Amino acid sequence: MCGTGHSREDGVRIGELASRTGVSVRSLRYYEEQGLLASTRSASGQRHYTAGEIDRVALIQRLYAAGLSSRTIAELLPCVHSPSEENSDAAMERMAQERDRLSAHIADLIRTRDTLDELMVINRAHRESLQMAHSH
Amino acid sequence: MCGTGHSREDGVRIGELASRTGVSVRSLRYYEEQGLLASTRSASGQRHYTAGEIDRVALIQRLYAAGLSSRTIAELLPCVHSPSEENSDAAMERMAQERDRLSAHIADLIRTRDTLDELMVINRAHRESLQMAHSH
DNA sequence: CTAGAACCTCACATCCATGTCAGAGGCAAC
DNA sequence: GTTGCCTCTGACATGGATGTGAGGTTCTAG
Repeated sequence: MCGTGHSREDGVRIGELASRTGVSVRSLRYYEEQGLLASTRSASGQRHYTAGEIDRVALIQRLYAAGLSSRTIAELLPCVHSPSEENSDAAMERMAQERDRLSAHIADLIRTRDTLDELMVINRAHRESLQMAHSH
Repeated sequence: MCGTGHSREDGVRIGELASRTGVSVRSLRYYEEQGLLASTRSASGQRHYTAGEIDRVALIQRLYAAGLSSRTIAELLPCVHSPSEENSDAAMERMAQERDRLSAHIADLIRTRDTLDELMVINRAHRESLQMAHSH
């Protein structure tokens, strides 16, 4: 009577997760292959995801964008979702390490942006001087 | 009497430039192939670089690190070194565009760093609570 | 002159997240 | 049933900066 068929909390399929997160189906399967993302399988083998996986995918994307490799992300994620002594131990260190690397990278990018700004200022100056010379 | 042989300003060879900039010889040749770097050739075909090229290589590296492609860098560099009306015209726009992209990327990275910080805080909290429970 | 280091070109290899395609099966609607 | 869309696995392709090696020339030190 009310449509979609699965009324219980058995989660969404991969296409749905893809469109919700903006990540391609291909990439979601890849994440699973790399151990970044878990899925429960239906009897016929189709992947099902819970609402929590949406946030997880978002986090994965952010970490990718920050330059972490899938291997590194795989090291950090378990620490995120089940903070026990075991994984915390080494993962915390890597986490701090990646944080520092990221921080350094940000500083570097800011310096590069400043350089670009300077170049643009210089160029504008040249431009104006040319225009002046033109309309002497 | 004073060593190196070439007393005039005929510049350094590629190995020297590589060690001065920390960029591999392979990459320097690649930069030239992409039109990012100029070199004068000796009679026998060996590349010679002037002191200015050192800075240029450094800038190229910075732009690469900022996520620009060699094609984009190639568009910007002429504008940097010879700011005439022609190249300024389109290149300035691209420059502003890349600057904005970079700015957005920086903001994104900062948010990701904050996320990492939060995760570390949470983890530390879990850790301490575990330790407390352990030494009840 | 000669040995070794540096250089040349050309070309193929690597990494890694994604894209893309093929062939097969699952699921809902008509 | 059949049509159409979604999903599955597996495999090959892509792009871009860089590594690496072969085969040959050039430079420099002894």
